[in-house]
Amino acid sequence: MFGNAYIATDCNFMRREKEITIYDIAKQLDLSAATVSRALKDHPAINKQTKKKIADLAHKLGYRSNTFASNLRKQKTNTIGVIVHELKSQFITSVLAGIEKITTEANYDLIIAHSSETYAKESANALNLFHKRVDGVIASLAFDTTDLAHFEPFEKKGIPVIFFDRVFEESDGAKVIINNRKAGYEATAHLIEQGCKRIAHITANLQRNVYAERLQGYQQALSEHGLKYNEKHVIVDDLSEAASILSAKKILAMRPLPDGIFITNDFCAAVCIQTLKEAGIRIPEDIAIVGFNNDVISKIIEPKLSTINYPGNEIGEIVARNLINHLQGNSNLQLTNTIIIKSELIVRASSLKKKK
Amino acid sequence: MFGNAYIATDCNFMRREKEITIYDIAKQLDLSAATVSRALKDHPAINKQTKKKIADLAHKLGYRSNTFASNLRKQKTNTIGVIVHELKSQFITSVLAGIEKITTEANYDLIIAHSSETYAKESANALNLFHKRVDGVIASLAFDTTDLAHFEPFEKKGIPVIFFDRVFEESDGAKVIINNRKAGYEATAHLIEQGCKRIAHITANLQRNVYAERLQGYQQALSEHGLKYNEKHVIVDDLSEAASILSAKKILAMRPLPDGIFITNDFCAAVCIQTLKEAGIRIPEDIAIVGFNNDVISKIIEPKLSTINYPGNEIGEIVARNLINHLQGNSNLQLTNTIIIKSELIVRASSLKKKK
DNA sequence: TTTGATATTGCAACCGATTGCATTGATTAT
DNA sequence: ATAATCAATGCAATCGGTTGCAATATCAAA
Repeated sequence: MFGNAYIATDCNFMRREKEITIYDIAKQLDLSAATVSRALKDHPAINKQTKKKIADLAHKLGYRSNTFASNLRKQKTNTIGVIVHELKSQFITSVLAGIEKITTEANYDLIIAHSSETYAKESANALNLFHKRVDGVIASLAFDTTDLAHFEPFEKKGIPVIFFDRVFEESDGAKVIINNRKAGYEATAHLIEQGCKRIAHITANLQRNVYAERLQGYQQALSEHGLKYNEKHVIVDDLSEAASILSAKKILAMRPLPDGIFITNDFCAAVCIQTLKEAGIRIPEDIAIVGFNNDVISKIIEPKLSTINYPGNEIGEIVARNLINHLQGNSNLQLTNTIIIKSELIVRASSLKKKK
Repeated sequence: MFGNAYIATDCNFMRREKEITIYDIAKQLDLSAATVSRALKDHPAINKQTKKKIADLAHKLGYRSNTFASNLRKQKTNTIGVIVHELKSQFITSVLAGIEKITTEANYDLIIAHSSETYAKESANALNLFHKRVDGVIASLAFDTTDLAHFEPFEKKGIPVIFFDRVFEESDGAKVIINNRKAGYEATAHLIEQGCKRIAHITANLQRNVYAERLQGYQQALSEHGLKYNEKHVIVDDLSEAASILSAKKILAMRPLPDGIFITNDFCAAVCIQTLKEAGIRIPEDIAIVGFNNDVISKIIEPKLSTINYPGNEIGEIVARNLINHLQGNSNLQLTNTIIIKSELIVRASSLKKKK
């Protein structure tokens, strides 16, 4: 048995075919490597029949282009780096799918790194991508990121960086976002329309623009409808399951009990609903709830969750398309733009106090 | 405004620093590039003080090693390709997290490709990874993959491929799996113990080992407990939301109604529970349900879902560690092994007919 | 002083594709 | 017939790091 296995491995090793290069092809066809290189890239100066011969032989020999030689010479990697705060999020995987679709079409590779919501890892990832010489970067910031120093090396080398979702308002880089303030406003206004008077808000680290702006929208809706803002109604957690349960318990401890909650994350909202229901609270009769993101979970939880539809796929596609346009020199100015994607409120059972 | 922006871009371009190479460092220190190269890799033959000088200057100049030149020369990419059937699955993202942890530690890069459950894309991804010259491959097969022809180029070149979860039983390659038959048996036996007599089974494409084996376990449990297997109790769908709703409707149309269902995917189970509840079925009183995977959703759905814990993280780590050991020559034989990971039944409310 | 061993460093040839600048031969215009 | 034009191909340098094999220097042993 062992002997056999060993011999098999050995044979395999011996049989390993030599890698075919353009020189091999050139020699066999009595051409120069330059011609082969051009032919394989469909260069206009090369004769069509020559191209055909070369393509055929290349295929027959199982030729595969050596990216490293090519990258080395061209000083380009055709690779885009993506830094996200978390992989285990339906929103993020949708964005990634959108990015992947576009970059694949444009023949770019992707390196995906995730920061697990920490500045340290985000920073390390950025450095790593820098060393890998990505041609461009797409990023969404971690909870506790307070500056963009780790992206400076890219700036210095003229490597474009586009942010999405979690961005830095002040920076003048390119961003793709939704109008979080408006979304927060709509979610809250909807609860008010449903008759809620004491609306709580569960959110995450307010250093992050997305949460800060949603809070602003929440506050604006309250004030425009003559309700006064109560700091104690705002709970900040980290969106984890444990934290969400704690948040729900805080809600339960409020006196008087809130009659509506705007929660900035569907998963967190689902856990809260569960916890509240276990405590005997009826949703939406006692407390109406609106979530955020339109994750699949919003349709599974009972009652189904009203939420803000935040189209991840679309965002990914737009971010990627923008970056690639820039890389290919089709656009210079777009990189200084802020692109705002539409989002909308989806009303489901969890917030419907007034039945038709 | 426009003028400004243009000038800024232009300046940026002009200011773009020249890339530092080992030759620059060598020249400044009056050494050879060879020495610099060795020093940066901590080669034992280089004097410690020389190393220090080189390291310091490299840091000061912002030197970054050129991976392409290095890969080109070394004929290695230090990159591992991963092919998965789907990204939007909690199980898969857990596996990826596990893989990433190990590969990052070992200083390998990752290229992640997903097939969206189609053979065509899986095949294209494999070819792509082959052209990218990954040093090794980790893969989980798509629904409709019926042969491993697309992995042959790797085999021919002696590039190791390890499969996990969705594998080909017959192939003699390396695999990391759980005992799906046993898991299916336990899930079904548990339902029987709870008093179920008419147990249905919702699963996916039976060409895939995981589903075929779970079905076997289901059948075995029935027969060992004196229940007879009824083909009509087995529903095959594609685990999508729409398909899951249809499956639930099929269950509702069965006469007599089943009193237990073993569903081979938690998301599908969640959707089914929802659909069944809407039809007035009580879970678990009328129908007890066991899912598979222990996704977060199993704790959100009401009632909480009994399920099989399938430890994604651990699987990812084991797969990656195996591959890397092999790549680094620490192990030859492990690649021909099948590694079986433990899985276990987690009992929650959805299957508990007998209250203690 | 000579020899051998050891510690450092350098030389130069790779790795494979790309591309500016010829070169060659054929065709067309004058 | 000759010059000019164009199509097709080749030459040779380049990208930056790696590594086998020398070369040199240093020191201790003989």
